[in-house]
Amino acid sequence: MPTVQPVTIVDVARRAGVSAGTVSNVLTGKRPVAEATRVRILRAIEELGYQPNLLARSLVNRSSNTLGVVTSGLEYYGPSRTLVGIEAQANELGYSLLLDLLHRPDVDDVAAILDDLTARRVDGIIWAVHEVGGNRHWIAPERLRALPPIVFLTMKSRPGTSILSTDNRTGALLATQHLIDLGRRKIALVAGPQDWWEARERLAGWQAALEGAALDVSSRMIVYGDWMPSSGEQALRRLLEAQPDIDGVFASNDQMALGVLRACHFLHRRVPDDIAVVGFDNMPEAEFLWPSLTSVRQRLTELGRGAVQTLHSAIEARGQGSALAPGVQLLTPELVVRESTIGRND
Amino acid sequence: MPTVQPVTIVDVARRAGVSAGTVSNVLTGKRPVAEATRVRILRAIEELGYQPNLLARSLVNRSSNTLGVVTSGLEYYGPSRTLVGIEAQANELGYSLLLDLLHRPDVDDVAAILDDLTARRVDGIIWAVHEVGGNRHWIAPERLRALPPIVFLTMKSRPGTSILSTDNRTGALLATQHLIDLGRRKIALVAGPQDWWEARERLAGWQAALEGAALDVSSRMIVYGDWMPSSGEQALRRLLEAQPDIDGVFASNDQMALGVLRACHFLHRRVPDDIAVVGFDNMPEAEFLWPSLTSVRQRLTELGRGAVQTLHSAIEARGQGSALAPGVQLLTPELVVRESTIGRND
DNA sequence: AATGGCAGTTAAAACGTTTTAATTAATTTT
DNA sequence: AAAATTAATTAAAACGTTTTAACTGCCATT
Repeated sequence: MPTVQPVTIVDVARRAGVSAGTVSNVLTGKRPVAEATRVRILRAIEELGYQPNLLARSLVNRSSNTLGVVTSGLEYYGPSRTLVGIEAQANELGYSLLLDLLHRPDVDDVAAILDDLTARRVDGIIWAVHEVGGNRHWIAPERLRALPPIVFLTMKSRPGTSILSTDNRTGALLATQHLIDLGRRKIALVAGPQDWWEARERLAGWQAALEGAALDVSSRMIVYGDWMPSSGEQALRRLLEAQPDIDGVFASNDQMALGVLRACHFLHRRVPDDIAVVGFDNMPEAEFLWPSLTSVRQRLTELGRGAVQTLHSAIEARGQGSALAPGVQLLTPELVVRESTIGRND
Repeated sequence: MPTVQPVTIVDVARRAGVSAGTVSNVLTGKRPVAEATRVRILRAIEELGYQPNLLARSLVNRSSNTLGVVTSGLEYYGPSRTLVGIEAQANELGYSLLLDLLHRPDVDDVAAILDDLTARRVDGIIWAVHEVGGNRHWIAPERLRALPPIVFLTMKSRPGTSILSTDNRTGALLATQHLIDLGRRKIALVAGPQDWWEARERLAGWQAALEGAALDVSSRMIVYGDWMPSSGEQALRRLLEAQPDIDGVFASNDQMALGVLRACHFLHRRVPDDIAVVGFDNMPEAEFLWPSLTSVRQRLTELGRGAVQTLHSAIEARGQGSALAPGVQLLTPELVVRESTIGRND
């Protein structure tokens, strides 16, 4: 059952009474071809149902029009949303996407993945793996220069690399300042794991805002969670035991904020009357909790799009023998105010 | 700046004092090669930092070891979780993944995507696009037979195709039966859009359970939502206006259940004392709402893995000239019982 | 002592494109 | 009318692999 379809460019050429090169010319449009023969060729293509073999084309072009995307945590909102942006932009620029997932970022074999990607001759790589833990496998610098252009998402700055990220510090500062502006004076932080760069940045933003208002930033006001809701719930219980008069909480992500709200419910603290709560990420559910959750919105799809754009420029640049100046691009997030800080407004 | 790495198999061959064919033999392991020369070749590979060009290999093998994945709604939990399963299984079987996203499933050009996938000579395709709307572009049957093997996820049965799906009907039946077992007698349904196959199946499951207990399944007990939380909230308000004595609700997904819980909160109906609520999907947040949400868990990663396994079998079968019998595989979901039906248990 | 088989190797032919350099035909310039 | 230019086309050489078929030696059969 040869469902395979062996119709090749020379089949088309033969039927159109022309050479393969000419067919290629109308396909790529790189060289002029007489109108009469062009229509003859197009008809032949149509009649035979010819489809070019991109593998062969890539082989001679030394370029596959493909980007490799390495990411992790796709089951969470942030990474998957970013991937959507990456895909959309890649599509618009004519790239296909080769997807690799790190299921356990601290353990998985990065080298093997990079090998496969280069073996498949991707034109560029987007590295969207969260920095987690200290013993995580990193791309060795000497390896880096043997790779195609690469852009890093949400990652600590490294010399010689291109990086895109949300400005986590400013986001946290916006959130905390909002609480201060509402008159809150004892504002606790539910922090993320400090081996994540994002977590450290958000802590720094919280701290900066409070220091600007001369409020308490001592370690009594901080509890560390693990990004998960349950840790947020526990965090608030611990905080309230030690500091019963806390009137504001900034949780470093929405999941932990969820836990905070849950704890408030069972501890009979009214939100926002007794305690105002702000999260970070603006996940889709934030709007529909009770009370709905004030949160910091990252422009995730723009982040993904920006990564592809930067990568595209780098690819073009290298194609012309030059290199693109590496650097850090920060996207400023915005605060979305809801019931958890200003109460019901209906 | 020629960062390109032109080291090819014949470079290796030359350095090892051997022909290209022999190098290929040690690479593929398909034919025996003397131990002495093997080590010589391996050393040459090492020293030159040779990396095989998979494009060239694919060209001659007529197989790219790549699967195309077409999906949509990646920003939601279900599709992204499924993708994780797909990727994991694909990886284990040695496939890479070419990812295509439909951003607007009812509008996007399916033909162009299929063209690109076949042009790139993928070995198989996983079609994980939700069936939505009637005027959505569908893969034309005559096109289907010119494509590589293809597996459909979460889609209505079609003759001659392989399909994997959660058994939505049974899941809905489990959920509703649970409410009945708890003694609830007026059990409403917040249904999904009826142009989705999943939505119709879940309605059928609800109906079957209630009919088994001789309870009211009239249209008064049904409100149709759009999967979003706000529609769930509105739905409950409408239901309670007409039927104030409703004591149980099955929402066709967790998002709408979220809206139902929110409405209950603001309408001062206690959950589960006054109204017991069950959702569908078991999204990560379900566990941490207040009350936590009883829900139906789909085995999403297994769904993804199963799709790849089925596809792999089909590819192997076609490689041997035979075809795999198409069919439908249903994965039975399970009920996760939480506070929204049985109350707080601490 | 011839035959056969086997293990290892290789030269050359694919795979399906694009590109280069050459060739032809048509058109313009002198 | 010859020469020079331009426009289309083509044959052949890439691109980097695998595979086929042929060719060695060498050893074991008879």
